[in-house]
Amino acid sequence: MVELFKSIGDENRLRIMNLLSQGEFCVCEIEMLLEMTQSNASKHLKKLKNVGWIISSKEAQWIHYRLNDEFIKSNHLLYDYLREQFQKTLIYNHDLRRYLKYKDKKLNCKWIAEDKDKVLNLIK
Amino acid sequence: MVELFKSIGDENRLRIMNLLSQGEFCVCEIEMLLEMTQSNASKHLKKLKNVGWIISSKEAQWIHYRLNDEFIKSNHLLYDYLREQFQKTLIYNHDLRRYLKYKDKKLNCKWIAEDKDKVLNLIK
DNA sequence: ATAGTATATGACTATATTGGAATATACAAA
DNA sequence: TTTGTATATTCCAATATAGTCATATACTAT
Repeated sequence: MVELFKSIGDENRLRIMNLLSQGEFCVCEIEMLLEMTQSNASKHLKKLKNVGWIISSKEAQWIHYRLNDEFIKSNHLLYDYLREQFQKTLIYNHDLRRYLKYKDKKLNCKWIAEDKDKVLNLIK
Repeated sequence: MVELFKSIGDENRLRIMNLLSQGEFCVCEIEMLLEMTQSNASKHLKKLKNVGWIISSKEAQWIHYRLNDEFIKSNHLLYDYLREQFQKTLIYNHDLRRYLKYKDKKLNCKWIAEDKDKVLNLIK
């Protein structure tokens, strides 16, 4: 239980959890959307994965992360609490708004690879 | 939210929360039941209080801590999750068993002050 | 095979957290 | 007022954590 709470006792990991509540993301998307360095994003994802919150799958050279449904099921009260708080809190709403723009404009990993800053400006 | 999760991302503070889910305790009781040093118990209580989980009241030279009902109400999903996990986990059950012995034998702060080790042996 | 790209890891620094021992404070009782 | 007791706080050492930069790994495409 301690490790579980530690895993979400960090703003960056909470922001990642908030994104992943919307679906599947590859590392470069998280990196860009949350404006984190690549290694930092990777490390936080690793921590969430170690605890069991999320799982990953490979597609070509990209690694996609998503919530671990089984884990969510067996910790649904906590997850529901998280969702409730995300909805109430500015920064998480802000992150989701960015993500929606990203989706609406049909942007994707390849665009990020080509020109990350441009993509970021398009959704800011 | 980060501070809230940090506050329960510690085994000792979780054990305190588990005890306080049963009622009101003074510091010396927590100290004895969880076999913590006095300063450590005091520090952990302070952290839980700062976040809002618990409140305190003075009675003579003793300070009693208990859950903050308002806070629990506005974070009930999280609290329910905690209760659920406490019930499932050995150490928290163990702590409660000790506390029940303590209560059944009508022990109290004054006995602890008189001979802490003796009280501890009575409930072990 | 080589070059390029996505992600993970390691080395390092800065900062935070925990815990113990000693001390301070607040109160009680004589 | 002095002494004793309950709790809080301060100082310190040990450990943990988060972040950055550089490098390694795994995969792709040529």
